[in-house]
Amino acid sequence: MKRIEQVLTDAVIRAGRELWQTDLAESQIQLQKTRKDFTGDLTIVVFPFVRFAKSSPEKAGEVLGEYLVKQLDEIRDYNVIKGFLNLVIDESYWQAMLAVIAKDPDYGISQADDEAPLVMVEYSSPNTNKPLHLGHIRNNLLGYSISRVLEASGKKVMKVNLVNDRGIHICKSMVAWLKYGNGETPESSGKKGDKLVGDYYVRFDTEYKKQVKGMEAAGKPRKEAEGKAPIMLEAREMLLKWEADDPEVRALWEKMNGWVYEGFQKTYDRMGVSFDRMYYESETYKMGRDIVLKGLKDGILEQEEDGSVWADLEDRKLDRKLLLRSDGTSVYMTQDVGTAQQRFAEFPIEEHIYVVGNEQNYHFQVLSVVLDKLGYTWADKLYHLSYGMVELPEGKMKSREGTVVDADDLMDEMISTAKSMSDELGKLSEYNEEEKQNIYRQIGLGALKYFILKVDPKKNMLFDPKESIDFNGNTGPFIQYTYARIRSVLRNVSDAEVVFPQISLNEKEIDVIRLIHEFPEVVKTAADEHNPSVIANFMYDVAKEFNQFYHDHSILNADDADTRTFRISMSKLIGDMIEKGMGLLGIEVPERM
RNA sequence: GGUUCCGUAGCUCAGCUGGAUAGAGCAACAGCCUUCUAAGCUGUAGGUCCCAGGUUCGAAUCCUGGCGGAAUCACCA
Repeated sequence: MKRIEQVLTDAVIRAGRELWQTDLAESQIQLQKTRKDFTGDLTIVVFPFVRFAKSSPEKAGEVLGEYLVKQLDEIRDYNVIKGFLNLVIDESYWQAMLAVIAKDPDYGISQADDEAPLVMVEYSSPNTNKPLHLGHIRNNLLGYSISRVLEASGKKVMKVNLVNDRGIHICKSMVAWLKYGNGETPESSGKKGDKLVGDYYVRFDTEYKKQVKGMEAAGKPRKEAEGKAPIMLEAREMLLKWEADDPEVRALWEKMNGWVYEGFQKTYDRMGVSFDRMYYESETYKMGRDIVLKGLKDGILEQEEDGSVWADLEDRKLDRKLLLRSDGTSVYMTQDVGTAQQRFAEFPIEEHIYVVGNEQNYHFQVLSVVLDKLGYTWADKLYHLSYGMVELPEGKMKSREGTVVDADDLMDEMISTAKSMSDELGKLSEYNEEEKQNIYRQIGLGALKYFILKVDPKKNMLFDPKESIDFNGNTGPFIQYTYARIRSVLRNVSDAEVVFPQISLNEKEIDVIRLIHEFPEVVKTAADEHNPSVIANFMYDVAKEFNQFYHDHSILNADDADTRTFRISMSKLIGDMIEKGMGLLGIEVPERM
């Protein structure tokens, strides 16, 4: 069935020819939703037509409105206010559309077929020396959600995680554990693996500072103290041994990373995110070197006297960028060049999305340019999904000041808040303990996820730990609650067949139906813009609108049987849509709450 | 200093591919539960859309210049 927007656009183009002898381009036809305080469903902006119509906007609107009402069964009425032509859509269109939607369980969602293009989404990409925190939560939720959204727009999606499992930071945890750990393990201490390793990272830092201070007190200049503190020398030595494949160091490294992965996995599982493939920097950090050397040979890159290799990007309004150190080793950029090349060679990737914070905007800008210079035609297929920081009222999170909001703790807190609110309301008495726990979890995480995802990714956002995340108003639980209400109504009807009898629709019903109609467009916009917040804000509108309808009109006690059937079907559709939409955000919806 | 991003109600955020009188939630105040779940609904109050120019029939939206904030500009990752 053709969407009304398309029908109208086509008709206006015909009108342009017949009324004004003008060929209108689709882009000249501005269709928008009619504002609430005016009569109508869709509005055409007439101003662009006045020069063809050679009449006032009002006159042109009248002429066009009359034409459309006469030509299209879908348009019942029109009114013109200033240069705006407001069109009232005939109920027959809504009825027919609902009938089509009712038969399509995938409404709004496009399934990928074999031909569908592949999108690779890299996200999370944690370091293995510290537990996950609030910043990672935003990354993980965005990465997971955008993957779901892209799938829903008909793409094949591969979610990947590139774990930073090597480097001096890991060695610091290892040194501290050897020195002060007394063989402590997650089992012996009861600590989550990532937390345990993180604790030793902190311990290293404390010892290091102590040593630097001591050396400064003994008269050493600060720089020297920082560079020569014994514990730091140990960490550097450990890194060298690691690179030399020292078996003892490697064994310890594997053991401690193993603890971290176990801990991370628990956090990922709880958060509800997953990956199709893991990459590890220990396996990729040398990649890209050959590519760079070839670029050098081809005269695209240049070499300094000390042997270091550089890309000169000044013609692209960027700096010179180092690609190989003077000792011939790779840097971060080199590795990303290498991994990208490997991935594009291995998979038919149409787009590669990197979900990484905006502090790396420059890095990804350079990455694309370097790849382009090196002649890779897919260089423009990289997309940096750059997101802003999560700030606390006092500014950035700082581990030194203990203001880091731990991911596990935050989830715990959200769930326990959900529990106390639920228990107070006491609506879950029919459920056993396990079922209750599951609902607390759904609500607590729903609140957290929605809170994060409703904000435009590129903006910095504020999180105030003192004012816990809301459960009322524009929140996840509000939307979940709307769903639970719908399910509650539907539990009262046994014959769940979704049909739409011909009834005369009231205003609230039309408001709700319009949103049902909009859903596929919203999913498409979110996918095109790589922006889950589009879905989040839409789901809120849907819940808000449905709640108004629910408040004003009884579903089960409607005036007549047809109206009752219609409203039950409409509620079912809205419930399904909420479930799908929230699913795209990675948020579950409870049957009761 | 260069580059990028942000600046909308007391607070948190929508709206930004130019369109009508700029919208929600929270907080405040006033109402609505013998009727499908009140985590809901209704109302009141709250605005120099950072400032100044420009483009346009029309600017929160586009352009230029300021101001304020953030990020970044390593032989770190």
